[in-house]
Amino acid sequence: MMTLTRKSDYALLALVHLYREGNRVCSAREIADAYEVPVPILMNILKRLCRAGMVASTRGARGGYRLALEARDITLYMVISAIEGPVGLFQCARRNGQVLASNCGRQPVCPMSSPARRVSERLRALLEEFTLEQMADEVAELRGNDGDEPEPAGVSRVSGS
Amino acid sequence: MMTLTRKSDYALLALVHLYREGNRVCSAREIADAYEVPVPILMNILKRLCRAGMVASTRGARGGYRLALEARDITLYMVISAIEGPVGLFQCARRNGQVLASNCGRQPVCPMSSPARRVSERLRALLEEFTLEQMADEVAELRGNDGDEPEPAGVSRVSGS
DNA sequence: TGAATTGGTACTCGAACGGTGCTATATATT
DNA sequence: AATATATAGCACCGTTCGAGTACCAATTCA
Repeated sequence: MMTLTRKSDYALLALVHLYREGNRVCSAREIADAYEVPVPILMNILKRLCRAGMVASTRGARGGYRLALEARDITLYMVISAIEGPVGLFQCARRNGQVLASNCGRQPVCPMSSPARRVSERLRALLEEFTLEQMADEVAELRGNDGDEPEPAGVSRVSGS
Repeated sequence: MMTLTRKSDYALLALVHLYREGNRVCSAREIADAYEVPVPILMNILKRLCRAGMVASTRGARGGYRLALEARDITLYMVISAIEGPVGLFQCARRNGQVLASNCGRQPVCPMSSPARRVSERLRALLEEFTLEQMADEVAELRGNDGDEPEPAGVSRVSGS
């Protein structure tokens, strides 16, 4: 199954939660409880999101996290990169840290490296299209606007299909 | 690192190889040698591609594989599905076989399931855009342009297609 | 018959994911 | 100042899964 790790799911849940709470500082425990995710795990994830600059932390009693960026500036690409590491579907396309594949040994040029790079770029562009704002609002819409969230103005979402 | 398994790389190399050889039947050994991939591994991969209907096999001495479909009908999506299993970035979006995530416990609606499905659909569409023909030809083109490796003039993958 | 080649499955090894625990640090409350 | 709360960072462990190996059956060519 081609899938991300569960941590990305958790990260997005946390971000959606923070978004809905506006500027309120939410503790890891609170967020974990809301989705029944093990607390220490969500802690780890929030730490990563913090290091990546997407959320800001407040230490000490009554501390916690809040978004450090506008929800419309937090893209799926940022989240996945922060949690899963560099995005690049093919190992052929690996440039950083890893060798450019030991296969293609007898080939003058790796027949996949170029297409692989193109696919990766398209994927990146796709993931950058999705913003936290957009994703969170889409669900709010489905829920029928039971309205405990800030409901930011000017949402005109670009619905693809 | 968000990446596919190496088997997808191998599968694509094999398919590109078969495409370039037109209708010739190529043994797993031959293909494996061309890219210095361990033979038994490529065997496994070709078996899967065969089961998925992308290549046709001929058993016995001088047997091997050839494409079973037109190169323009073999999409990246098909290859990845056959090798990696169902495509779907988020575990939230899992429908088949797996539970729809045990998180979101206290939420009326999983805040990610709907966006997750949308992302998966866009990803699928993206992967379906890329065909074997397109990817293989792109490389052939590059090999001609960057003059690094003088192209053997008639590489234009044998008629057949 | 014998060699070559695919079909299928079962297995081992190592790395990564999922999850836990501990200690240090910072802040609000008392 | 003392205490409770909460993040920061790291080290650790068990299970799963990917990567690769091995084996045997079935099929075809010479």
